[in-house]
Amino acid sequence: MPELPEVETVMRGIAPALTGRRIERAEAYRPDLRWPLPERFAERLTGRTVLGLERRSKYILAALDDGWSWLIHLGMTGRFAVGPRDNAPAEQLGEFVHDAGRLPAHDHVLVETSDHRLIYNDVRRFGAMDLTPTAEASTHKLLATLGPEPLSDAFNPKALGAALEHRIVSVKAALLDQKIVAGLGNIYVCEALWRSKIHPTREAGTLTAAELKRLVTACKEVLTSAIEAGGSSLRDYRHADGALGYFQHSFSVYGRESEPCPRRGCSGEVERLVQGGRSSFFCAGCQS
DNA sequence: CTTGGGTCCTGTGCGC
DNA sequence: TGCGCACAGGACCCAA
Repeated sequence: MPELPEVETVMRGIAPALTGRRIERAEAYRPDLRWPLPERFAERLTGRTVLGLERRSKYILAALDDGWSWLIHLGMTGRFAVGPRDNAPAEQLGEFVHDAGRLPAHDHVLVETSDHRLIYNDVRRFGAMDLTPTAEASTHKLLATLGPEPLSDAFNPKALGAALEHRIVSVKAALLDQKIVAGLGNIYVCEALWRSKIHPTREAGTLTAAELKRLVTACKEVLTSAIEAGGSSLRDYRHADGALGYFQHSFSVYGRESEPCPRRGCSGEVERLVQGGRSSFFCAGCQS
């Protein structure tokens, strides 16, 4: 669900409503998401101007004008509804029209600027928010151990090879490890492995130089392609409900168990296996 | 240090 | 019709 491309898309979607704007009102409807929100969270957002937004791995950082940054993680189901600000109460906005007076299910945080209203909604509440000094954001507990950004030059075959050297975990598990590369989740790992023709159960330390090169390229390609798809989906992101959704993106193998392998010239079939409690989708015909 | 398993959370979809 | 359960999965925590 929200992996790096989706987080990038959400960030681009909320940026126009936040960048350079003053937060005139903020509310937290519960004291915690996955973890407790910081003390006086809503009060500390109120009155702040957002200097800019950036993404690190699957996290969004909104730099505020008081030297602090608002850290956001979407977890599994976190999303923002963005709409124009008006005089209607928050609970009457867009899709959140609902029965008299009751707070819409799973709406947890509200932020209003001079002309926009954002509502953070998170059904499974695996998301997180925190406040961290901007200058030391990279040392925040959630960010400190992250590996390189997959779309940066720091993520390259040589560096990946060094990180995987002698590792006996599967390459699937290794790519999900955010310390090795930061931002991939189950879906894009499956896609990148298929694209690079590497079997998900391969021991990470056994990848050849050629495979490492293919894998790095494949990771960058699947992420870039998904970000582009997300960007095009942003154009009409404010349909009926203003929800910044996770665009419908078609995958080559993810969720396609028993379907023919889409690789040209491959007559294999997509299979599913469970690794570490997570489904891996792959084609035994062309991935080794 | 590495690795694997458990946990959180709630909605959906399936079999019986 | 309704119940129980597997599943989705990011990232922490802990045990071996």
